[in-house]
Parts: sequence; C-alpha cells; structure tokens
Amino acid sequence: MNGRFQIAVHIMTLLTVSEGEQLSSDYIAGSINANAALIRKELSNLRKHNLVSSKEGKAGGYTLAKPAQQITMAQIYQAVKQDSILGEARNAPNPACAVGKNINKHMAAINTGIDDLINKKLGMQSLADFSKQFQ
Amino acid sequence: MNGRFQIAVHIMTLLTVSEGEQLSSDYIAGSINANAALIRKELSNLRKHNLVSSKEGKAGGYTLAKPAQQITMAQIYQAVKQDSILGEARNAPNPACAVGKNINKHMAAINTGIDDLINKKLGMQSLADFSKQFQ
DNA sequence: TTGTACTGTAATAAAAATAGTTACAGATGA
DNA sequence: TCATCTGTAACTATTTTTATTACAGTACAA
Repeated sequence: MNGRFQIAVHIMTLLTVSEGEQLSSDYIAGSINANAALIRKELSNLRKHNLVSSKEGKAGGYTLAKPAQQITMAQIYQAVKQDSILGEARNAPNPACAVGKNINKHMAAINTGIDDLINKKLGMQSLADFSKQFQ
Repeated sequence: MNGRFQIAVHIMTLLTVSEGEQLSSDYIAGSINANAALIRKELSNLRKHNLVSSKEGKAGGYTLAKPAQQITMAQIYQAVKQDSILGEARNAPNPACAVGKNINKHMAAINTGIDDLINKKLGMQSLADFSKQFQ
C-alpha cells in the first residue's frame, strides 16, 4: 500500500487545490508522472469510498465528493489500505511450537494497536490542512 | 519490511523463551517454517544491531545479546525497517506542478510523524513483556 | 447524429520487491 | 579430522506492484 497512499494523497491534493474544477485523469497522471489508467483505478477506489465524484463523457472528470475540510487524511489512508502495516506471516508458522502456534495472534494485536494510532494521528489532519501547504 | 518484522519478532521471541540456550538457525527456521539461510540473514542483521549474539562452529548458535527486559519491540522494529511506512513516490512527480514539486517533502513529514508514533508505542513494550504471552 | 473527449474496466505485460535455494568457506569442539 | 554449525554470496523463483493497451460506454456540442 506504500505507493498507493502517496498517489491517493497526491490526487486528493490536486482536487483540493483546483477548487471544484473537473480534472481529467490525464491531467492528474501528468502531475504525478504515472499512468492515466492506473490513476483512474485509484480514482475508482476513492470514489467507492465516497471521497471523489466523477463525471463521464466529454467535459467529464473528477472532483472531491465533499469539501476538503470534511475529509481527513485518515479517510484517505483507510480507502487505500488493505493489508496490515507490519505484516502477518506469509507462511503458516509451525503449529507444534508454542511460539509459532500463537505468534500470528499476538502480532495481529500489535498491528491493530499501531493502526489505531495511525488513524488517530491522521484523523487529526484534514485534507484542507494538508493542501494549504501547497499554496 | 512487512514479513521481516514478523520474522524478527518470531526469532527474538524464540530466543527469549529458550532462556539462554543456543538455538541453531535450523531450529528457528523450523518454528517459523522458513528457509534457514533466510533466517541466518535476518539473524545477521539483528546481530549487527546488537540484539543477538552468535557463536560459530559445532555447538554454535544464537542467543539474545542482552536480557529481554532490556530490549524493546521498537528496537526490533528499527533493526528491520529500512523504508518509510507509508511510502515515498517511486516516480519523481512533475516538478512543474506546485503539488508535484512539493508532495515528497510533505509526505515525508507525515511519514516521520507516524514513524515516531510507532517507535513510541513499540518502545513501551519490552521483548520480555511480549514473550510472556507465550508461556 | 456524428465526432470528440472523457470515464470505466479488463486483460495483459513489465518491472520491482521479496522470499527461497544452493553452495561452500570458515569456525569450533569432540 | 570429522561433524556441526555460522556467514555469505550468487542465483532462482515467486509474488506483488506498476504500467500498458485496448475498447466499450457516456455526455456534450456542433
């Protein structure tokens, strides 16, 4: 989810700074220097999370779904994150070992603890706050 | 760094639980269900960070470099982490764009803020605390 | 009603990151 | 001097991420 948060924040910042104007995926991709279809995919995800709205057809494009004051960085983070931050085991550890048997559970506790913390921290900053830095 | 933190914590927990006994990389790999050479690579890194000591030769193996009470989960995290959590841009964004030009700097600020938070949180839990859960 | 400029999405390819493997030199103790 | 272990490099395989291409569908406007 590394690069995706970066991209999502970049997108959201562009939409904030351009104040309601419809931006095309091509334009956004140009600023990010990434592929337009990829950007549309992320925009699609952000729309699913009610952070952007889109308009098809000529003169279509993307805008914020609501004022930047009402969007927190945590919401963007949530929209993008899919896996835990510090990771779960990819190989089932050995269940015959007292440590292996329980490590996933205890790692999960660490992960959710940290994730809560991140959400709390990012929840304190609105997209409007963040975007102000670019003016 | 996802899977590596999991592996490193697993290793450190095994070494804690086995109370000073030398463990071989083979034994550790068996509990984690991973490759022994891979585990040795991570052990090598943990040693570099003064968290484990190793002994070569027959009857060799690995032990904690210091008591588990004196090791925090944050130290393990630090030993393993190499990149930022939420990511920096992989493509240089467009420098001709006010947002693209500055996004990396501002994302970096978010990243270090979160990293500090993680360190603070993980710094509150010792390896001894964590390992108690497995007894 | 037709052309143009967009979104939406799937299929696929390329690239990068991660994990796993093999191999073997060197250390150490029995 | 043999057996058992670490240390590390070189390499391969796998998985994940990112990029590309392609095209159907929508909306506006002349």
